[in-house]
Order: sequence, then structure tokens, then C-alpha cells
Amino acid sequence: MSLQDALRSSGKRMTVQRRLVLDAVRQARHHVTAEEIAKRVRAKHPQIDASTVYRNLQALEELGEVIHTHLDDRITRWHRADSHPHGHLVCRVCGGETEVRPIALASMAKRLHDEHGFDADLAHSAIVGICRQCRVVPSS
Amino acid sequence: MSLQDALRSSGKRMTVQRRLVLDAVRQARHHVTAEEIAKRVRAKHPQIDASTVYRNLQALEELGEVIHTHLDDRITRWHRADSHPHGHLVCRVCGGETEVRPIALASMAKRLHDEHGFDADLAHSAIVGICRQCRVVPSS
DNA sequence: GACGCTATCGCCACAAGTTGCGATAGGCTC
DNA sequence: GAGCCTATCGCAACTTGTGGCGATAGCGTC
Repeated sequence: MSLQDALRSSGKRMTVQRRLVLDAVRQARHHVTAEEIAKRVRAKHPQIDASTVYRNLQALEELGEVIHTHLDDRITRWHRADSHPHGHLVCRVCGGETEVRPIALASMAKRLHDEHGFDADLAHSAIVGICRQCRVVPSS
Repeated sequence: MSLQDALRSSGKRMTVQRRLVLDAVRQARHHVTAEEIAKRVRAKHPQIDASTVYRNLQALEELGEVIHTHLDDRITRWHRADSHPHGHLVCRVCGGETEVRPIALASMAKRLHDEHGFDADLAHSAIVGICRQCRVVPSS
């Protein structure tokens, strides 16, 4: 379904602001915060409010154009929906971030599906833990 | 290590406020929000500030007395550290919440450990997805 | 191109949580 | 128990994000 069709069938409209937010997310190489998107958008249209950016990110997610994920801080990250899917490992000690292929998460997803009938989206929130480098050395 | 020892070895102090926050978390049956803890604490000592509650929850987590988890809203939940560990499944459609035994998550944890040397804490953040009831019925 | 319906906008206030700062008070020593 | 060091406190400002409201502007129809 094209963006035009998605807009029409959901009763949404394409505004200047929405276009700018979508372009900003698409142009970003990796995950970006709403604040970074707002900054880009305001570079050309300084009067656009932060709430407009937040609402448009939500709307674009409903349209299937962008996706948000949570790392371990309180800040939501956004990326284009057509980028390759992946999970995140975040170390609670050093804050380091590693991407993992979805296949590494599939065994648990299958088990949750089989035991609970639950379709897990393991890319939505980062998996928090302790990375190899930060693990405490035994004894000493 | 006792609480006294933990306090001493980390250079922390036991204040009236810290005691009240700890008691409030311990008395709570399940996960509670910082706001709920603040409410309990203020019942007897109304002048205690919210920031004091937040800072004490952090301090008590460093001491190993309490633990925080994230469900899919922006609100952090706290519980005593010695309660039985478990993960959470949260449905992004209906918001329903299911507890899962850690064993159901172990296969993925093992794989992440073997492939990435990463010790995952799968109880820290809820696993978001779609529950059995909310899954879209095929065709219709 | 004008008209009307209503989605969306900018603005403001609020919610959850964090941070800086001067004042207070644990807890160690004497 | 007094004195000292500094962790912690209460307060206020700030951050990230949400929600209400009157004004504006897509977009479908004529």
C-alpha cells in the first residue's frame, strides 16, 4: 500500500509538517530521537512545535512509515520502517550498544508463542544486561 | 551482606526518608510506581519531596534492596529485590500484562551468552507484542 | 476555484523523572 | 556529647513526552 493509499484509508492528511518529519526520519542513517528530528525540521521551519513532531511520529507509525524502539534510557528512538530489523543489547554498566540479528531472538519468540500464544516483538525494547567486557572477573 | 554492611561499605547513610521509602516498597504487594511510594511516604511525612523518593529508589537499587522494571508505558515500576524473579509480556493492543517464568526466557539468554558474551536480564524490560486474544483473525 | 468538514497545527499546561544548589543532618572521631 | 566531613534533603528549574483547545488548512465535492 502506497503512502497515499495509507493516508486515504485511515482518514489522515499529508501536511507540510508531516512531510518534513517523515523526510527527517528517512534521511537519518540510524535511530534518531524526537529532539533530533525536531531540530532538523526546525532548521527550515522554526515555528513547528515539538508536540507537532511527537504527534506526527505517532501518526507515521500508525501508517507503517516509521517505528520506535526503546533503549535503556528514557528517550525513544525512531527509524524508518523499511530498514532491516534487528534487536539491541545494551550494557547497564558501560552503556554499550550491540545490534543482534533477529534469528538470535527467535527461539524465545517461538517458545512464548507456543506457551502463551504471544507474538513477541523483541526489537521493540533493548535487552538490558552486562556485556562481555563489563562482566565482573571471578574472585580476585 | 546485611543492609548495615551494605550501607557502610558503600559510604551511604540510613536516613529517615530512605527508611520510609524502603519500607513502602517492601510493604507493597506487587510492582509499584514511584508516585505510589511517594504517596505512602508522604502520608506520615508530607514534606518529603518527590526527588528524594526517586533518589532513594536509585540508592536502594545500588544497595541491592529494590529493583526497577519497565512495562511499556513510560512509568518505572519498583519491587523488593527478594521477590521471585519473572518476566513480563505486555500486549500492545489491549495493554494486558502476563507474568512468565524465567525458564521460558532462558533459551534466548543462553544464546546471547554463547554468541555475544552478554548476560541478559530479561526481567528488566517487559516483552512487548500481541497477545492471543488480540491477534488479528485471518481473513474473515 | 469556492465551500465545508474535520484532521492537524501552535500554544499552553501538565506528568514523570532528573539535576544543581545551598541547607541539613548521619555517623565517625575524640 | 561536641565537632567535622560530606551524603542527603527540599526546592526549583529543566527534560522528554502527552493532552486540551481554539485556529488553521488538507482534501473531497460542487
